[in-house]
Amino acid sequence: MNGSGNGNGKENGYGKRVKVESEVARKKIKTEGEKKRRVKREQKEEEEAEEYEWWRDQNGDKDDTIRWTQLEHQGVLFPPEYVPHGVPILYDGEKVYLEPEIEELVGFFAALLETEHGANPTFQRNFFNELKLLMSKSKRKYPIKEFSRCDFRPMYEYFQKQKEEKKQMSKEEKAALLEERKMIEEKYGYCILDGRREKVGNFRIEPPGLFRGRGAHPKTGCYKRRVRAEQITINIGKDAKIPEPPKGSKWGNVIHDQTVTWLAMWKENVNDNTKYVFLAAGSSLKGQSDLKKYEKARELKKHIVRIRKDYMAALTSSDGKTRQRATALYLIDRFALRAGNEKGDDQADTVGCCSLRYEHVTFEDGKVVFDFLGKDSIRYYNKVEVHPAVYRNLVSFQRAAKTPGNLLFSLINTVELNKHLSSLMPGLSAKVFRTYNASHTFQQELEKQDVTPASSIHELTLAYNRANRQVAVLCNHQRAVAKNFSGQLSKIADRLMGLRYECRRHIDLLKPNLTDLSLADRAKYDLAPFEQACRDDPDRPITTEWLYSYFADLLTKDIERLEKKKASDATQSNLDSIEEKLASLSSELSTLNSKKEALSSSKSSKPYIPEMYRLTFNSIDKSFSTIQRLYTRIVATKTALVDKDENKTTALGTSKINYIDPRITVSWCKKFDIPVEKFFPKTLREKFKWAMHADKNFKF
DNA sequence: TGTAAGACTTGGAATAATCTTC
DNA sequence: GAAGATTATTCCAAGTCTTACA
Repeated sequence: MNGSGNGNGKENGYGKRVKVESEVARKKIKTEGEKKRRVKREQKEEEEAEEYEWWRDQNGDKDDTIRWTQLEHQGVLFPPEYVPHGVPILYDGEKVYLEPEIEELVGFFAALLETEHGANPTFQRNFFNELKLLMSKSKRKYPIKEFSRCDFRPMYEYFQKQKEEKKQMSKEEKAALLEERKMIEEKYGYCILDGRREKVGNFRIEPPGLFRGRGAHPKTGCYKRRVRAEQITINIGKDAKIPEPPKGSKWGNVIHDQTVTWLAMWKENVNDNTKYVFLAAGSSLKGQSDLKKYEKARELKKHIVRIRKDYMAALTSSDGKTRQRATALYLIDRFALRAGNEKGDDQADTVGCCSLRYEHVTFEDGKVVFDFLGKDSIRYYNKVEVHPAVYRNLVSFQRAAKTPGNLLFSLINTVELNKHLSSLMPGLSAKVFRTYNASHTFQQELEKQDVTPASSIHELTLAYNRANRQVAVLCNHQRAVAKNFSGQLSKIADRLMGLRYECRRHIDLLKPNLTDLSLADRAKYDLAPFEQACRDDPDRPITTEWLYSYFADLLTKDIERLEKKKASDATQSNLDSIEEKLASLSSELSTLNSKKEALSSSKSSKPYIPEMYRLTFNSIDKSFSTIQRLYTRIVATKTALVDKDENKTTALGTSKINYIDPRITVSWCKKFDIPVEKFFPKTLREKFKWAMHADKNFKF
């Protein structure tokens, strides 16, 4: 099952590269040991799961409109009924108690008080309209008239308290909850599909709440109502036992449609969208379409030269429609834009290629600037150089559009575009370009990376993530910057400075002891790479001031540790020695602080180093191995820092899950003797089971 | 030929689980 | 062993694209 080449004989879950060193590494060994056990456990689970290797008997001419012949499942799981809490809200400062149905709705809003939704005027307005509607239907008279006079804080605080209590739950309570979850998953989480047990994805019916539309969605904040069995259609095998609906209710419909893959379906009330219960990503049905998707993208590889030639030629066609289509294709292919279907007024105003409007394109310094909101209202901003014919076309399309609000590609739409594409290659549509370009780019970028099978695991990971990042940038996969990101970054940078300083100190200590060695012996202790590694970062040089805070920090932490020890496990016999140590640490701290204060007045060059942190030379070997160990940590911290910074606003997951052919990753891992677990967590290994057998020479 | 419905993939955020650091 | 950070997973919104129907 595991195709990564890290057989059981290897030292640990990450192959043979992790150097195990004494003392400092001891803790690491413990956690790595745990990790190793976990990975092994997972691998065992994966191996044990009875495997139907559908990818082994794929035959192309099978009738693929029938998706299953046998389907048995347990239906869906409903969220628990509402339990009123009786906490009021304030209106003009006066308590207002609400009847359960209204309290539930108000609770949905109160819970979001401190979020962006809660602060969004559209969200507030839609919610309040729903509330007024509900109140108007009630027999009770409520004084509530204006949103601005409501205070939802008592309810909000009640929820916060509940959250806190949940956190404080005892181990036993948590375990019981987990047990219950497992039992539910055991019941609803699996189905029988053509004689095999397969995992179901979202068997839980979505609970009621306020619709959380993204971006400027006009319906955000509307009441998403509780779904009842009567609204649900169950799709199940003819011979299968129909699952029991909740007591006193019945399913809206039960059908036996073998041409679709969903198990249950209902209509959601806010946007009138259909919601489905599908199988999990790791199921054979999903796996088959995944494989098909990537094979289609690989098929495009064979046609891409011809297709590009075709649309490049069409850029200068005398027919306006042809010119628009060619230009749109150029953008979809070059910049991985989405097709851009038309959207209604009751949705957020977002666009893709075909729905680009006058205002989304500008021209600067001979370049084209795209600036629009794409899927999920994520901004797409790109200033790019394009082929002169494309530039001319875009200028003329914009001129024809005349004013903002009008379509740039006024003569074409996605249906037509895709029709044209499928005439160039069967099954080709606009989204295939995204898959093709993502996978192709990834493979190319991976090849460009400066790594060899001898590179460290850190370097290989960084290389992989860099290639992944190129794809994520191409596809414009963004994420919000984590809160306190800069704080986290400077924390790592600070740690790096400390490591560099310690490494340099040890080098300075060792160096004089090497002078008496023979030339050959001295070569054994080459310090050059380490000296290079601990050179200062020009942006953050090690100053005397920094050194004082560095040592003060060490002292403070040591003091805290000792205080804790004293409070928790001091016995009569060690109490004295703890007190003694504490006293000397505290006195060093005050010395240090006074030296630091004096720093500005006296320009003393040599910083004061507290007694306990001064180094003493022991032996060449010991000293050298300490330096090696510090060096390893410096390199690891440095790469982590670069990786983190580069990942600030880019989300790598989406492209990994949806666009990059997993066989590229598998084959790369095999080539570099690195476990695939490093890049695919459990669920992805499950999803990409079909790709795990890829050979190390696989080419997309 | 246009429009709507339906089925499926793609996507970021929220939440849960795990790891790291102190 | 607790807190905070990181990573994995779940949730459900928002796309794409095909088909049905008028």
